[in-house]
Amino acid sequence: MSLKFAILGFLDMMPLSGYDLKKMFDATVKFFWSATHTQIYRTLNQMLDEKLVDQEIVQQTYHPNKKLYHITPDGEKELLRWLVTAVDIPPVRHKLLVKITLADRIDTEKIIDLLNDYCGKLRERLSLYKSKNVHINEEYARSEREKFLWDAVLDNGFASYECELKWAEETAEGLKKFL
Amino acid sequence: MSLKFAILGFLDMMPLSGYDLKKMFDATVKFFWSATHTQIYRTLNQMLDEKLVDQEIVQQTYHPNKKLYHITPDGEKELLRWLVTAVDIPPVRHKLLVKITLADRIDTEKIIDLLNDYCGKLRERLSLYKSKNVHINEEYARSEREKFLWDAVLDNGFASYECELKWAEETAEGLKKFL
DNA sequence: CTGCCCATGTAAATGGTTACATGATTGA
DNA sequence: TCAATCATGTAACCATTTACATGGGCAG
Repeated sequence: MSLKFAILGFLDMMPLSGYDLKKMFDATVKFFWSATHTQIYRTLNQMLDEKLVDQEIVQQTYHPNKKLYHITPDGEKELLRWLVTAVDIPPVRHKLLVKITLADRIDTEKIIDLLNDYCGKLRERLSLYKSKNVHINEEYARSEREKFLWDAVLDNGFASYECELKWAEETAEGLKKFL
Repeated sequence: MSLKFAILGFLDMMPLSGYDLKKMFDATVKFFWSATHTQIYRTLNQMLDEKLVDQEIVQQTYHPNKKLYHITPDGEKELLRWLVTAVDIPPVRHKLLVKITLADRIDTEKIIDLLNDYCGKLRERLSLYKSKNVHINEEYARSEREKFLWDAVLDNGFASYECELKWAEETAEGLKKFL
């Protein structure tokens, strides 16, 4: 379970509550590793049992109390071990490619619609990428190297969405000869 | 559940057993929609209940009997409806990007190792793509349009792995200044 | 006064992987 | 004789999503 390690990674930067972690996920790794609050709370409880984190209850007057989680020495050890182990090519669940593979029964026009709609979603995602994040990296990165790494992660998203967009545009264009 | 519709799509081409379906998945959509035999058999039983498929038992002498599944008119209707509905950008679970986001605690050298190993896996996948499939499309496609679609699906895999490889190579190279 | 932010959780369902289980045929 | 192919399935587990549930503070 990688969620456990992603949580450890964030807690390694600073103590956070489940709620904070959810916001962290959404602000950083959402597009390549999403998590719901349900998952986060449950995983934190497991991690407590495994002594990878400690819990500190913070009393608040004008807001509900929060549970701040701290990484333990055991947690740090696990995190460092996980970080250096090699990874496989990420699995994808690409519905559109499945549909195209099986599209013999539908009209060319409909396939083009599918592709055009997909292009629209990709353009939206790309502009979201452009508007956000770039400055955040400069502000929060704790070193030049960290800034380089965070930029690299952004670049990856950017490049892959652009690659996907180019493919979808070309495929829609090419399909026109079958109209 | 898309697995259901992927199965319907294949059964729409010809009647197949669970075993045949598994082979179909592996030969075609494996890299962007994998399925285990467990999943396939389970889903087929659900689909029988929903009357999307019919079962025909085929007696065999030198091999175990097989259960051939046929798509029903209801199944066809469902398939056609599913095929034309728009899709979202596919979700990814990209461990490497998570690690890089959290990599502040590990050596630059180790990060480069991670990236180089990843490059190796991508090159392997790419050469697998080059060696296979290209001829299969020509042989089995039932029309020029279908061949075009299947080629497009191949192109997508190709382009995205190449994009990913380029990114990983450049990132590894760029990291050298922090050694 | 409406709706979002804070902050936590449970329950149920669905989706997916891994391991266990059987047993004949065929080719190296 | 060893491994692969053919062909089916169950059981247990892990991962993920969706819905249900609560309740005060604060801004427009």
